[in-house]
Order: sequence, then C-alpha cells, then structure tokens
Amino acid sequence: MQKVSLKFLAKELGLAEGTVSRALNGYSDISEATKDRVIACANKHNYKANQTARRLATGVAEAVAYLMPANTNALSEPFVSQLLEGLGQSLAKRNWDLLVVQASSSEDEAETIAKLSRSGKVSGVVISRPYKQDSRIELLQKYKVPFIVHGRSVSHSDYAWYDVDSQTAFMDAVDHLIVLGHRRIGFIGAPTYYHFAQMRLDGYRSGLISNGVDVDESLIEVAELSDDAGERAAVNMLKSPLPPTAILCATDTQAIGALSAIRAQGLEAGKDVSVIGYDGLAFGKHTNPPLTTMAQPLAHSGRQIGDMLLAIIDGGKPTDFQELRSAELVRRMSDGPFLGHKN
Amino acid sequence: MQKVSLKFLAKELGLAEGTVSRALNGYSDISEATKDRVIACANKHNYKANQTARRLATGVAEAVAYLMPANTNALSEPFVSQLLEGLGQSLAKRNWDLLVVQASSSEDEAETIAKLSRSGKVSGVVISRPYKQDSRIELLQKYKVPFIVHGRSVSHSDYAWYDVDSQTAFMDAVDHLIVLGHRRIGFIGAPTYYHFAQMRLDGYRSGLISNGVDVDESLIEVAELSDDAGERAAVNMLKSPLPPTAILCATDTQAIGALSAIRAQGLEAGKDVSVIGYDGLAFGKHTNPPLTTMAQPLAHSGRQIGDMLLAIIDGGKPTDFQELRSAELVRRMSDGPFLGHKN
DNA sequence: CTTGATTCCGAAAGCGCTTTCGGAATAGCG
DNA sequence: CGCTATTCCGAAAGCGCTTTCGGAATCAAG
Repeated sequence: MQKVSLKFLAKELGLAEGTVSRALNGYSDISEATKDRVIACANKHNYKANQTARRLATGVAEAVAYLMPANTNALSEPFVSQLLEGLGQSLAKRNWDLLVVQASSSEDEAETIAKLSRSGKVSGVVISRPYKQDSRIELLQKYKVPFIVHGRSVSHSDYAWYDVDSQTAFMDAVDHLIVLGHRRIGFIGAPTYYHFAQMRLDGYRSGLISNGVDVDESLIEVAELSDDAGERAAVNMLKSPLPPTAILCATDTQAIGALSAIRAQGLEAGKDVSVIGYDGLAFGKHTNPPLTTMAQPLAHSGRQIGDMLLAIIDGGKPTDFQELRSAELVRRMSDGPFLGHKN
Repeated sequence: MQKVSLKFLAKELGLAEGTVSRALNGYSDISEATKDRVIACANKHNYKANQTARRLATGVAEAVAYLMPANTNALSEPFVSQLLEGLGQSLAKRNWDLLVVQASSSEDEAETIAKLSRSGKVSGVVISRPYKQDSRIELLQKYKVPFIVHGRSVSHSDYAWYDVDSQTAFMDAVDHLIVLGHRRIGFIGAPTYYHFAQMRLDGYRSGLISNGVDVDESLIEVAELSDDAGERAAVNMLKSPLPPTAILCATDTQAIGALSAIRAQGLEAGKDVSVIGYDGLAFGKHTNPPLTTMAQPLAHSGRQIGDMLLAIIDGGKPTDFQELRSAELVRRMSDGPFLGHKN
C-alpha cells in the first residue's frame, strides 16, 4: 500500500505538483481536459490530500473544537452526544474535523482556551453552559477565535449564541401551574453562576408576580445539577411547615430527584404535589410518574450551531447569529390540579 | 498579538531555529544553560508549537479518532459521553487530540475508515459496538491503523479490545432468577448482527440449560435498541398464552420499555413479572419500579481504552491488550420471587 | 505575418516545525 | 602544548501541500 501523494500523481500524469493541486482544487487556470484527467487519476488511486500538509500550507485549520462542559454528570449528558452528532454532521459537509477537548477543571478552562487558540489547530470553537460572566467568552473574543455559545451569558449582545428561552419557559410553567390552581409553588434552581440558572429563576419569579402571587423566598432552593441534589432540595421543601403544592425544577435531572423525594414522603407526584422539570429528556417518559417538562427543541441544535459557526468563520458577523428558540410544555403525569391542602 | 513562532524565538534568543526546537524538545545535545534560557523565553512569550507544522514534520498525527456508533438513540447514549470523557483524559496526558467522527450511515462506515486512515490525520481509532463480523475491524487491520474495539466481534483473537463479559452476566442473571423461583424466563434480545447481542443470548441460553430448564424459543424476542422496541417486544411476550414470569433484556433501554409494557397490562414489575436489564444506567434508579440490572463498570473505561490505544501506538502488541471486565447484579425493585401463576 | 491578449501549465517559494549532519569551540589527555 | 574526544550549536533539507508568478504556447485581431 504505497502512499499516494501529490508527487506520485504528478509523476503518473506527467504534470507538475502544483498543476495537479490546482486541478484538484478547481482552479480556473487549468483546462477542463487535464482537470478531468487529474481527477480520474486521483480517484483511481484513491488519493486523499494529506490534511496536515494542507492545513499548514493554507493556514486554515479545517477543524473546530467542542469544549466539553466540566463537572458533568451522567444523567444530564444526553445533550452532549446529541450536540456532537449535529455538529459532526454540519462539519462533515466541508470535510472538517470535530475535536472534543475538555479542561481538567473549571479553572483550567481559560488555560485550555488559550492553548487552543494559540496552537491554531481549530478555526472555531463552541462552548456550552456559559456562566453569568464567562471568562471563556472573553478569551475567545480577545483571541479573535470564531465561536458560538450554546447558551448565553449576562451580556450576550456582542457574540453569537444559540439558546432556548428558558426564562419565558418558566413563566409559562408557572402560568400552567396557576391555572391548575396552585399558589404555593416551589423552585429548585441551579447554582446561579450558570446564567441559565439565573434566567430560570427570573422566569419563575416574574411568572409568580405576573399572576399576582408573592414570591416566598423559603420556597426557593438551589441545588447542584444532579438527581440526588434535586432530591435533597425537595425533601427540604417538603418538610417545611408550609410545603409547596407544586415544584418547578431547573432541570429534568433535578426533577427526577424531586420525584423520588415525593414518593419517599408517601406523597404522590401529580396529585399531592405537582412537579415540572425542564429539558425534555426522553427519559422522563419512564419516571414514576412520567415527568411533565418544558422540552427544549434540541433535535437539530447541533447542526444549527455548526452551521452558524461555519458562517462566522466564513466572515459573517457574530452578532448576526443569535438564535433564541422556545421550549414547550410536554405534559406527562407529574402535574395536576391543586386538590386542597392535606393538613 | 503577534505570532510567536520558532523563528521569533530564535531571533529573540540569537539562536538558530533548529536549536530552539531541540532545546524545547529536550534533545541531549543542547546545554542545560541554553535549554533553560530557551524555555524561559518560550514561557515568557507563551509559545506553543504549531501542532500542524509539527505533525507534518514528524509524521505523527498526535490524534486519535472515536468513531461514533451509527443509529444511536438518545436513551442509550450516556456511555458515549462517558467514553469520550475518559478518552480525552487519557490523551490529554500527551497533549493529543480527540477527534469525533461519524459515518452518515452504517454502509458508510467502511468508507469513513478508509478516508480516515488514508488522510493520515489520526494515529489510532476506537470503535464501539462491533458487529459479529465487522468490516471496520478488517479495514483497520488492513490499513495497519492502531485501534481498539470497545466490545468484541466473533473472532476477536487478533486485535485489541475492551469488553464486559455480558455472556456470563446473563448466565448470572438467569441463575438469580432461578433462585427466585422463576422457570419461564423470557429474553428480549438485540439484533444479532451485533455480537454483544449474540453473546447475551448465548448467556441466557446456557444459563437456562445449566439450570436444567429447557429453552422455549417462543420466549425469545429480538428488538431494536430502544425503549419503544423493548415495550413492543414485552407486550408480545405478555400476551402469549403462557407468558413468562420474568424477562431478561439485552439493554436497560429495552428493559425500561418492558417496564412500561408490564404496567400497561395492569401487572406489577417486580411482583407479577420480574425484569432485569443490562448496562447499569444511572437512570434506572428512577424508573417505575427502579430497574434491577447487570451493571457494567464503565466508570473509567474511557481512560482505560485510551491508555491501551496509546500503548499500542507506542508499539505494543495489540493482542496484549484484551481486557475483559465483568458486570455485576445491582438489585433494585424490578425483580422478585416467583409468586405462582395468576391464571 | 506581426503583435497583443489568452489559455494553460511549470517552477519555485513558502507554511512552521523537526532532524540529520557537520563543524567550531571547548575539554581532556598524554 | 599538540592531538583527539566531546560538547554544543548552525545550516539546511525536508514533511506534503498551496499559491504566486512568469513564461511558453495558442489564439484573435490588426
């Protein structure tokens, strides 16, 4: 299996390397005739340009990186593979590579980005789950690396992002619960250094206010992004003297934990206390009871994000690429009308 | 932000490029003194070698690819992100890259591999879920690309793999069910072009036989790797004139579907009919009822696989790297003693 | 038939790094 | 002090591809 290089093809065809290269790349100063000849020969020998050499010569990396979120947790990761899949499809159209990089810790994320940009091995990067104020974003801007954020930070006016409007999603969820008759609605949030956590909390708050119900700070818990944390938060809430009759959770994962807590208290989710999650994990169909959730349309988000990134790399203005999708309520069994207080 | 290249450093230091390069790479023909000087200067300017140039010059790709399994399904993918994470950690030690590539269809997988190997952009690849006879493996061998298989194909003696012994896992599961008093044990398998599907079926069969119970082919269903498929298979089984009192499923995802089917029939999993899955998805804690499963130790499989691959790339014999782990039963609530037939 | 415009291709200079080779400077030794 | 053995570094040749530039050949026009 001998290496087929440009040189090889050139010799075979009796042409100069440069000519072959230009023919393959569709330059207009090559006659159709020799172009065909070259292409035929290349196919015959199964020639694939050495991408490394190509990258070096052209100076374009032909690759983008996905920065894996740190501190992930098994239950919440379906979105990672979905995203990766979509990104891959998008990049495949150009035959670009998808790199997956991860920082060993959150503190290292900045360092990782710096290295990434300086090594010049990618022409773009996408990051997920931005913090309220995210040093990764600042760095990316400073280094002028095209990037798109899966989510938004607080000041998100000057870069490209793709996000789901979880704030109004939570307002909608509150509305829904209000219509069902609930007034004591609890909220299990996520650490507010995540901006999405803040937005969801805000949505919850304004939902309450717009419905004329006061927000009771004792009904708000902050938990990590795991089922166990959600469960702990829920038991706290349930044990309070005036427990909520419905609980909104920042993520499905936490909501699933809350479901456990409710069952453990001998209560029934969907009757004694309603719970609504957020994410729309397919898995929610199988919880006990099936989880009602605000589902985000992550179906093709990966491809979407990939296309946006490519457009920016091609010279598009980042601010032209800010896409806000909306979540929608999918009712399963964990919500229900307020039935009056037990005690 | 001016580019810091070797040339830049060389000029700054009054040395030749080659000298700087050798100093940075720890060659022994450079005095400690200038080595220190060079390194200090490099750090000061935050120099990072252009990896593309380096790759071209050395001829080593410094990257490995993970071939995403085609036809994946959201519920079963936690393992992908876990694997990726581990692989990334392993590669990070050498500062290598992790590429994620996917074929547009199963038929394209061979083509994808061919392209991958010829483009020379990776020094190794890992694939998951091999088929009984897997053309990807043959190709990888033919092209002499170091690789490791996450799983095994039928003839797995001459390459490197990492797998969990699901065959004995299923024998164990049968034993467990037998001890609980079950005799009519159903099996929901996966398409047998996946070798793991065959092995699990074999395990089920020999488990039965070793316990002296005849295998009843009408108690064996084959389903796709999804919850819905598992559910359909389970209803078929349950509707049969002599339904099983326990069901073994090839994957947790299917088992979760089976749970739904059982509930839909007005039966109770864990009492009326036991179900045991395989995989150990964290999610199984939250199904209704919580799913008993044969859990595979995927904790650090990614890192393990990465280390193995690196060792092979370094010249290790592939056959020295074949690792078989074992799964273990984690009992939750979906299994229970045989209580006598209802009808 | 000459001249200027086209068409098409060869030659060569990189891209930024690695690595071999040889030579200058130093050290070691008798 | 002369000679060989070391130590250390500069020079240069690539890695495989792209791209600019100029020139030979062809064509159209005068």
